[in-house]
Amino acid sequence: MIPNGQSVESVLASHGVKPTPQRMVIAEYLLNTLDHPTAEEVLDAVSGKLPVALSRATVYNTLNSLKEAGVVREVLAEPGKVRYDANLSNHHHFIDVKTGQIIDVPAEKVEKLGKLLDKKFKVHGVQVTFFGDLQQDESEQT
Amino acid sequence: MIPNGQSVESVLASHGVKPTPQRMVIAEYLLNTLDHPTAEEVLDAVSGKLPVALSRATVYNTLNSLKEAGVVREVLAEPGKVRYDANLSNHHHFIDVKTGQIIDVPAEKVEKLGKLLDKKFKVHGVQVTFFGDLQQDESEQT
DNA sequence: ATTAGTGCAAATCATTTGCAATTAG
DNA sequence: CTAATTGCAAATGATTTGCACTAAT
Repeated sequence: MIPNGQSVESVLASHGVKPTPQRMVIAEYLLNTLDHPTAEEVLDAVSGKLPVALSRATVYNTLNSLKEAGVVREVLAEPGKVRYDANLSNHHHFIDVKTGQIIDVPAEKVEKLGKLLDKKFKVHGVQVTFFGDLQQDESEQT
Repeated sequence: MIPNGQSVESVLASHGVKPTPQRMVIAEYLLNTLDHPTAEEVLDAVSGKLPVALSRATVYNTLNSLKEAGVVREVLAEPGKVRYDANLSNHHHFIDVKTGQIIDVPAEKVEKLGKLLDKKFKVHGVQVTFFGDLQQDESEQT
């Protein structure tokens, strides 16, 4: 989601991303949806919103640029495809196993991994993944 | 990891998986490693341990069977490939962003998402993913 | 003019599928 | 004999790459 009041252009600028027309429409789309679209879905959604054609390669290039710049995060929810999330607030995800729908869950809701979500979320499993740096040393494992 | 004392065969049996030679060597490998191998890595590791050839298709078939039967879990850590984890205890993962190394983190260690891991894990980000059923109703979102 | 960004098509990588051959009950 | 499993090769789907073209400093 786009920080209140900020323009798409200023979001890109503040992350050091040069605002080309293609990047603008892609970022605008991502910053204004609650969905977690794939590259293909981004392409479908924004092609036509631009006077010129928008190529698949550019969508992939742009998504990678936005990811590197920290404007979007990758979400690995299903095997074989990457989804993108421009919600920069601290949050997690709930995935409906039936439909594949992905719903943002604010970090505050994840205080205790017990009784944490709304009753409407029947949790079958939780997968917590930490990303970080491992200090190599001689002592034992986790 | 294989439950202490149990044979690979009994693990398969208790999950209703028919023990073919191919499945046996694959399951044995997965149940005895701390790694989180890809299908390709499984193939490399077990081919040669069988009198006959082991085809890629069979590795994929077997991994899917084991997953469906609940003998292994999928781990989505990097885009584009699936890793497999036969540690059936309640745990999460730490991924070293430099090397890609994936380390199991026991669930008890994830009590508070603040000061939770060994000092040697410098956490850059945490991705928590819930899988479950969403009760469809008329009220509002998370 | 130089460099970054784009578009297209071909290439690549992981995974799935079709189908014939093999194995087990 | 019948059904499940396997192997191979071809097909698919997502993503990347090579390279010529365009836009912007």
